[in-house]
Amino acid sequence: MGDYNPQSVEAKWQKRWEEARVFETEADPAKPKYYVLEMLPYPSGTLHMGHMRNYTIGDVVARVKRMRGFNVMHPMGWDAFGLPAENAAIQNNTHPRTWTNNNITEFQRVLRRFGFSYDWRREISTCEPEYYRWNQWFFLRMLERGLAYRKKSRVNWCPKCATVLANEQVINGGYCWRHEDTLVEAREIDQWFLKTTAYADQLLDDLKLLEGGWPERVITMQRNWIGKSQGAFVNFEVLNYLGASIEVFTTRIDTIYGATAIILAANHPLMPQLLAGAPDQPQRLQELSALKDRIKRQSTKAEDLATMEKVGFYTGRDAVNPFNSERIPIWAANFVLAEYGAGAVMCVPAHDQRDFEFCRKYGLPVRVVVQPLEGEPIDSERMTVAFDEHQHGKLVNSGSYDGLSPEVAIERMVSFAEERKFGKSKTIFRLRDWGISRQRYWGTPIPVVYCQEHGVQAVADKDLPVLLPPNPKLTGEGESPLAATPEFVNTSCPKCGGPARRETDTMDTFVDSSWYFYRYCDPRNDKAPYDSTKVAYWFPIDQYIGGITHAILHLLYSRFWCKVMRDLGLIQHSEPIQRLFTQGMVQKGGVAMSKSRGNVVGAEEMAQKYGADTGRLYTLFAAPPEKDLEWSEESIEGSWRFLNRVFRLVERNAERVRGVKSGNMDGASATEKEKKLLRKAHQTLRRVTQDFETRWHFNSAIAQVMELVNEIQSAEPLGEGVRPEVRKEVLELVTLMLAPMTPHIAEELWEMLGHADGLWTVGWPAFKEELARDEEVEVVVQVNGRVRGKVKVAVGTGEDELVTQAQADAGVAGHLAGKRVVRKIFVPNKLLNIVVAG
RNA sequence: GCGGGAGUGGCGGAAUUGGCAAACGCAGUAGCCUUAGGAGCUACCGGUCGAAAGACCUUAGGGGUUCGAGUCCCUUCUCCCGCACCA
Repeated sequence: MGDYNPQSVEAKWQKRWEEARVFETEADPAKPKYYVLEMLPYPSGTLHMGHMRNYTIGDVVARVKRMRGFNVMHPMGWDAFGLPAENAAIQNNTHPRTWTNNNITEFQRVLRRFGFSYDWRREISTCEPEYYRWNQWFFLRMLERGLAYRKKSRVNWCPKCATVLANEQVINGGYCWRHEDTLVEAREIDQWFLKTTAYADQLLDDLKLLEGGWPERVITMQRNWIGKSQGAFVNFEVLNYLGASIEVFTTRIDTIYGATAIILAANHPLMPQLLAGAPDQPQRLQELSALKDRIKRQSTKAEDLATMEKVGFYTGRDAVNPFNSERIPIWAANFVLAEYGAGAVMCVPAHDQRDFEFCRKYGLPVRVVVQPLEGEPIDSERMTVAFDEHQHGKLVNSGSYDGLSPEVAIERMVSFAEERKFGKSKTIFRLRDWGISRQRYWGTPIPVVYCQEHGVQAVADKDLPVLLPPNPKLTGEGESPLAATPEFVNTSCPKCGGPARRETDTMDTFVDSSWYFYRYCDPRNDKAPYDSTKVAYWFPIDQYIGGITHAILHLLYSRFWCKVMRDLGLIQHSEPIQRLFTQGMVQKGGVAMSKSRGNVVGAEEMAQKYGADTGRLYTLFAAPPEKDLEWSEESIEGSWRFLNRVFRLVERNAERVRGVKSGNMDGASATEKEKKLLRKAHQTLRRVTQDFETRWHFNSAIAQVMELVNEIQSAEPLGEGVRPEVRKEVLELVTLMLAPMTPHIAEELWEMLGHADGLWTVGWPAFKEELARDEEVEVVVQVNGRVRGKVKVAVGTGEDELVTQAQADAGVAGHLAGKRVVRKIFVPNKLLNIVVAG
């Protein structure tokens, strides 16, 4: 008798599952569905235990739901486009497809080795034309609806490579990754955008639908990213400059009487004109270029923005406050962002921390215009948002608005501004449109052509997919790789048949992952991205599991895509993902596993050494799933030992138990030992069921099972006082509870216990109510908060009866003798506290 | 700065609704078994005092509510994550 052999056990059962097609599913309206999904991996490098943790959690959920009778869809696929493939291809002089497909083959092999319950028939790979043609199809639908458009936009440009760099290729705060001494430049080129801002309101409002199902912090991150601000644009006329005015955006128009300056971003479009006629022009131009320079440098190191000094200069121009006709100076400063709002603000130092700092530094006046309703009035010497202005404030120094609350003032001032046509109410968002153009080869070609006659022309649906040319010249230098492939570029105009050039940019890979989970429902469809009836059955995704790193972009784009598809009439729902779970990272040495750090624990070597089940068990046991997990080679031994212990336990008992039928214990004839064991088993089952269903505390579920196994072992030799059918029931329960977590060894144990049919044919066991709870419990009796003894009471015993019993107990009675009972607190199953006088 | 989360033994972590803190495991100590063990088994394993029984202390610090607080409230500190001069 010795260790079990995980390699052979695991291979054996994986083969059986495959032969029996256990994990293949079809839409079946007669059965309740459950769609559980883990974020699809980018197939690069090796699968490490971080991946495995993600998939193990998903697999446990899938297996539990299956045992519970759900029709479970649990698919897997590959996020196969991306820059690393292109880099690897250049480096190894191979094709990105070769590199990618090799990795996929490797990933498949390792995933299969872990026995994850995927329906492999549904596997997709986003780099296949069968998939990416639908990216193109969706793009064309968006183009038709004005949701895709082209505009000039900034890219990172390395002058040495003469190529566009992705953000991750810009290192050390602004240098090229291949030329570490070369500063990356900004260039403006035409790029394609998807109009995510058209859905800004819905993306924000529908977050409500996700409450309860998504982690609070992910919802918050999304909300902040969308960044809705309710405010107003207000025009300030520029003095001595007929016709020109400066537009500012403010959420606090009620403080406009406190504005003591207008501040523009350095590259505000009106800046050159303003300076043109201003006094001391040469000096101001110098100041402007110094400021721009500074901004350029500061944007590279974003960490210490908080402490960054506010710098600016007076433009020499003044503006007029449209409310009180006051003349105020126009400044430029580094803390006003050109891209947000109007690129200009009114500076209200008394009621804004930034404005306050700025004005103190440059000696601009501070005027308080909102005072607390009660208590000490505030003064211009200290910054002032010390009270809740909206709740407890009233306006002062604000002409006819004096005495109003900020809310009312905002309302009236906006109306006034609109009436006089110098301002308007406006809601703005921080969210930007999604730039999808990438100057890369290994991505989805954007399906448009440029005709000399007819300009931008969409490729016709019938001509999809626009295929990537099979043999690109990849150098990592020069223009986009597709531009260097004439047979790809040169084409004809769909409208006139004349010469035309294809778009040579490819799509951001986030496009691929924005809708892939729909494709799983109908992965081989060549008429449409998917059949809507199939999607209607499976969607929404009941449980999505992945890393927090994708909390913003991937999920936001997916939500956007869903709404677009809904508006195209393909689906009915507005949110694709009902529940989201973000698991913690697997770390080693306190940092995430990564190739560059050299701390990767490969899944493969893990499976070699201990087997997949041990790896699965350990990742579930070592920490609750939402927390980061520090990998420990020492600790994993414990999981290995435990599985061996269970194996030997069943092995020892298999012979006796095989022929008998479990679970028919006659309560009356059960021995004490049997009762104790059964009770423990069913109590464990009750708690484990709860842990699986509601709390996902797999670590404590495992601890419970370990405790049960310890108890069974300490009751050994089981031969004495425990009949085979009782023994069998207990061992079966252990096996069933382990089944979702360590499925291979569980199948093996199940077979050893005499079951010919696979464990997959068995449902989740129901605990026996009468056994799962204690019929008699020990209650601790306290007198005046001090433990005075213990009494056994039947469940359901009332308070008074209990005191009688307690008094009957010699120890307790002694403490109660002759004293008046002031108060009794009875905590069922736990404790009785008696408070006595004196 | 704003938002979110967390602080429990040497370590990972348990502790339904407030009810015997430290379950389960790792590491460690002692012993048994073994030709051997990196296998298995038994016992111990938060701190102080004690030979022991036991007593007292202990969930980042301080205060509060309660018969009773790791858990609830106030407060201070520390750490992690996200956003970051968003007007």
